[in-house]
Amino acid sequence: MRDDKAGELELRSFKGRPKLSEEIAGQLRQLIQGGELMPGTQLPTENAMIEQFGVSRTVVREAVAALSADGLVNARQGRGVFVANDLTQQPFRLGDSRLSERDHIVQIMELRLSLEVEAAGLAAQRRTSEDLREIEDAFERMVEAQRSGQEGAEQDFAFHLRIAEATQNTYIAKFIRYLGPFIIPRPARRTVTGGEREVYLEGLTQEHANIRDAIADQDEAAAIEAMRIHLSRGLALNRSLVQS
Amino acid sequence: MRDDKAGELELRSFKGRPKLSEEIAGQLRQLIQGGELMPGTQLPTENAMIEQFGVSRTVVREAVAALSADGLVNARQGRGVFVANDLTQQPFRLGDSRLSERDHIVQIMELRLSLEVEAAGLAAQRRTSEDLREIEDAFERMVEAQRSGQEGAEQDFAFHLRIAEATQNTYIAKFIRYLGPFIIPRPARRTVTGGEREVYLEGLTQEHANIRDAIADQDEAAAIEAMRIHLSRGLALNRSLVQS
DNA sequence: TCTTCTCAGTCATCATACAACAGTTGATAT
DNA sequence: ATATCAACTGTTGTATGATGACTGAGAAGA
Repeated sequence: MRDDKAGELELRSFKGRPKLSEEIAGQLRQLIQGGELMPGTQLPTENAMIEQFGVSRTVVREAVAALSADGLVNARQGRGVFVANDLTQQPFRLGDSRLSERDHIVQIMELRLSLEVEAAGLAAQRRTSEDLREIEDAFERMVEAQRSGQEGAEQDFAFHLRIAEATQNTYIAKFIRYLGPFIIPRPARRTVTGGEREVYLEGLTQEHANIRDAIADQDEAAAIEAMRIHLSRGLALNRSLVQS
Repeated sequence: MRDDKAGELELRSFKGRPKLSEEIAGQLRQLIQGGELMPGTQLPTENAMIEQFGVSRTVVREAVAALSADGLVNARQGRGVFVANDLTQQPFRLGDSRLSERDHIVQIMELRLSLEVEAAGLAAQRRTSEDLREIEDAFERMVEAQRSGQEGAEQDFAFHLRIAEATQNTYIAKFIRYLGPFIIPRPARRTVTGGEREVYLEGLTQEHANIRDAIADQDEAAAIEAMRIHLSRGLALNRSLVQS
């Protein structure tokens, strides 16, 4: 498999050049996930792959390094490279999907809602007084930011994240934190103006306050309900907005 | 007599010698995630890092390749290596945490519960007749497996996954699928025997049937409730079991 | 039988060289 | 004076040879 003149008119997205090492890594990834290389089996040795793919050791090694970083294989000095027998380590990523921008946002929001509704309930059960204090602080900072005319999206997210941390469940908090960047930097801004903005913000603040109070009261059902109402409204808003 | 029992325990929790490239990759990762290298900024050139870390170019390049595979940086030939402007691409992984085995299981289960409860509601709203048919099939396969004495954990998960897919939300389904390996291969088996097992399985089947029926009736509230009951019981079971 | 040694195979690292690409500079032609 | 282009510098990408470190198994020795 010599180089097959891949340079002609490949799909030249803005990204452009498909590095050889990425090419090889992709092929190996396909072999593994396609089941042709079962967990525990040994990959061809470096020299074998050098011949098989017709590339240099540099390329092969960088490809293996990439797979190894994903936990898909692990290399053992003096023995060889083996497919991980515990594929549970391969990471989870959102976004390499062929959804429209609208579906993308809506689905992320639904995912977020599912998690946060229950998280609010857990937080209400388990929040420490320290948690409560920080949640209230985050609430104040959010209100302050919005009052001073800022977007407040970051403070909004910080409020939600603090609630997730109050669940005492590190995985839930970690996942919410992971979801953050997918939610915050939405450039599609709803440019509400003047009085309309006031009304909108007031409703938003009330929803947030309801959540905060339910958690303060350690009222699980109320916290779940308040969070569901809050996120459902945001979801409906997004659904209609991006529709146009 | 060469029974191919290469089932080695891959318990290499502490790899005696962390590879140099992984070491460097870790340091760079810390610099980036710690905010010392802002998105868009250029990393030191390869030669600079060679000096700075006192390693060879091979090591530096493999470290960068690993980060690049995670989407943390992207290298451009002739220009340099840059911190990704959209850190939203860095993957999510569970497990590299220092939780006890018990907390690990319980927290994963809680994460799963949060998602699946809401997913059941969405599935009830949106399931197609095709979805329903497959959910019912999965249910039958699960019952059949358990009746024939098998564990049935895989069929159980397949049932839940099929419900997640009925939400029509690819991200939710994808995440449930990701969670699968963390749930299924629990070796900590509760060796219930004889009649006790019968009773346990009967209750389990009834819970599953309730979920299935609620989804069939497109009754959102009932589906949520049934799923919550089902997973809460499983969670409580896990909590007490691993306690000992 | 048991221990020790040797050896071939493999990945890990180092070093060097060249190719491909991007940006800058400066000479040249008009 | 301006435009064009060639050369130069610095960067990542790829190729290659050499050496070290580690593993497993068989050979050699007691």
